Amino acid sequence: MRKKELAIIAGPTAVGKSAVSVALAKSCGGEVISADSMQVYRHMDIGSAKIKPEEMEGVPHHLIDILDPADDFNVSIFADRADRAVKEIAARGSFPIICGGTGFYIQALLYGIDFADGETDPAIRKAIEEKTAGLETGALEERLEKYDPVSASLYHGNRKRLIRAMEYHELTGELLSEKNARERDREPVYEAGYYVLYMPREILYRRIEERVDLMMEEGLVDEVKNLIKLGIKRDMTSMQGLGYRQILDHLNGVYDLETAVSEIKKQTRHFAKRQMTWFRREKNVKWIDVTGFASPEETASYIAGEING
RNA sequence: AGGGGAAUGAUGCAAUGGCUAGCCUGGCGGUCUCCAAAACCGUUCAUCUGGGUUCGAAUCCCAGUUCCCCUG
Repeated sequence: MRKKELAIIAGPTAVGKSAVSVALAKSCGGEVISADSMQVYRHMDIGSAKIKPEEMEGVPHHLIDILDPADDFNVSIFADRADRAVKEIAARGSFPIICGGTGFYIQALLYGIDFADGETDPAIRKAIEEKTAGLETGALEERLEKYDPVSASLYHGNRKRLIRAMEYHELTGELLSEKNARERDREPVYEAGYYVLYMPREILYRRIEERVDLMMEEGLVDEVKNLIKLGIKRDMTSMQGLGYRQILDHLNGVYDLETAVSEIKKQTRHFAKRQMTWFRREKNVKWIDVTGFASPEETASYIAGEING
C-alpha cells in the first residue's frame, strides 16, 4: 500500500518533469495535474512547452488547456481547481501526480492556503493603481508604512506588492502581514512525496537554450501572431509568459528577432534560477539529480519506490 | 617598417587632477500567501606594467607591453 496520498514532481523549467510524470503515472496508475501558470491556456502550446497529446501516452492530464488567453488566472483559481482534481482522482482510486514548476501554486495546494473570497478585487486594485500612478514607489512605501510597516519593509521597492498590501487592507480591514503570519505556519494538508528534479546548472542552461531554438523552429512567432489575431493584449496574465512577451515586443518593433530570442533565453535562465531558489526553501522535499538516471522511466521508477516505501 | 589611436571588473560604458572609482549587462545569492513564466532585493569582480610630476593621478609626462586603424 502506498504511504503517500500524492506525488509532486517539481523542478526548474526544461529539466524534464513532464516525461517523468507520465512515466510515473503509467507505472502506478496515476493522473497528472499540471501546476503551471501558462499551460492552462489554449493556443499557447509551443512557448509554454506544453506536453503534446501523443506524449501523454494515454495518461489523463488536468489543468491544461482550460482557459482562453484572455482569461485571468492566479494562485487562488489554481488552488481551487487543483484541489478538486486531487480529490476526484483519489475518489476514483487513481493516484494524483502534481507536475509543474510554479512553486507558489504547489505551495498553495499542498498547504491548503486560504484564499477566501473578498480578499481581492481587481477593481479596487486598479483604482489604487490609478490613484497612486503619479507617486514614486518610495512614496507608496511610506504610505503603507503608516499602517502596515511589516509589509512595507518586506515589499521594499516592489510596487506591485505594495499595492496588493493596500488592496488587502482596504478590502478586509486587516493587515496583509497579519494574514501572512497566520497562514505561514500551516502544515501540509496532504501526505505528499515532494520531488524536485534538478541537474547541474550548465547542463540545464544548455537545455534551455536548445529548447528555445526548437520553439522558434516549431513556429513560436506564428503562434504569437495567431494570439494577436485572437485579440491578445500585452497586459493580460497569459502574456506574462516567457517567450510570448518577447515575441510580442519584437512584432511591435521593440527589438529585432535575434534580440527577442536571446532575451527569451536569458529570462528563462533567470527564471530557472528563481525556481531553484523557491524549491530550496521548501520543506520536506527530496532533490533528485536526474543526470544520475538513464531515462525518465528510471527516474520515475526510483520515485515510485520512494512513494510505495 | 612608419604614423595615429585605445588600454577601467566576466562584458559594455562613465568619471579629464580632488567625496569611499559610478552605471548597465552577466554571474551568484535571496524575498515572495490572489498578475508568481510576475514583481522585487542583495552581492561579487576593475583603473595593462614600471617609473616620474603633484598635497593629491584612472586622468598629466616617459618607457614598456597588448590591441585597433592608416600608410607601405
